Amino acid sequence: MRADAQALKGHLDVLLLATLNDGPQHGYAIKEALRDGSGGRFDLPTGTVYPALHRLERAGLISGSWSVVDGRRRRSYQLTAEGHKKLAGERANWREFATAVTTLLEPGPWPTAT
Amino acid sequence: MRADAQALKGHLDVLLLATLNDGPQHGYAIKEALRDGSGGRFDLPTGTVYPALHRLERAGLISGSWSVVDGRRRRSYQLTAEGHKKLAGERANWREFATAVTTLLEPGPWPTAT
DNA sequence: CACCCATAGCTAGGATTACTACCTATCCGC
DNA sequence: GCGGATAGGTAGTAATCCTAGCTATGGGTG
Repeated sequence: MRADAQALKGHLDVLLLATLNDGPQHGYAIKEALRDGSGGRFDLPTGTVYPALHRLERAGLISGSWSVVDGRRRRSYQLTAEGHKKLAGERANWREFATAVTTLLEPGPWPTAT
Repeated sequence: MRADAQALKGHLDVLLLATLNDGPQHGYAIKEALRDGSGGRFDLPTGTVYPALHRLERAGLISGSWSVVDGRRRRSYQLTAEGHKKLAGERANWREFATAVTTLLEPGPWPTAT
């Protein structure tokens, strides 16, 4: 398992939604967008991406449609209205979460001096 | 379950280590430090904190010792040398992770306006 | 033609981990 | 005596990411 395998937990959905915010994409393209957009850090296996997309679709946050390109079938997804709302909320949520963690990670105020 | 129940996954350990970096603490005090230091955001149940501390102790990152204060037994933990190293690595890891996520969450370069 | 790789999609099961719910015990205030 | 805060703990559940495997097409190579 990757070193930060658990690190993504709970944050993958917002990354997928954010990627789709740049326009409709199919799963494989989303996977590549995350890899390239993160400098290779989020090179997710398909077994992570596809189930997550299904989860988002079941939740009504994205909607998918089949098409065929070069003889290969594709499922393209786009954000629903609910997905847009969710993305906005999750973005704010991430900011707060990241701020809280970063603050706690700062070396504490040592009670030595003074 | 809390809204961001999964958000902490993989990040709790570094928070515990960082709290102990400010000096030895017992579990209950750590729990309060995280709550207060996060503006109430990380108000973790004891069923989250204690098992996590046991995990870190098993991993050799912290070491605990029993004491009795006011008739109540306490288990105080402090970072081991390995724990210090782990904390440094995890802090760097968090910075990279947070940067990657934040970058991906930034509104994409819209091809509309200029 | 046979074969492999990249593209594109999918699933079952395992592993990890935070949470819920519950328990024990002491001290203090009412 | 009783409840609440302090202090510690466990068992079992839920969520979700990963591993490993599968199907299928098109293009390139031997």
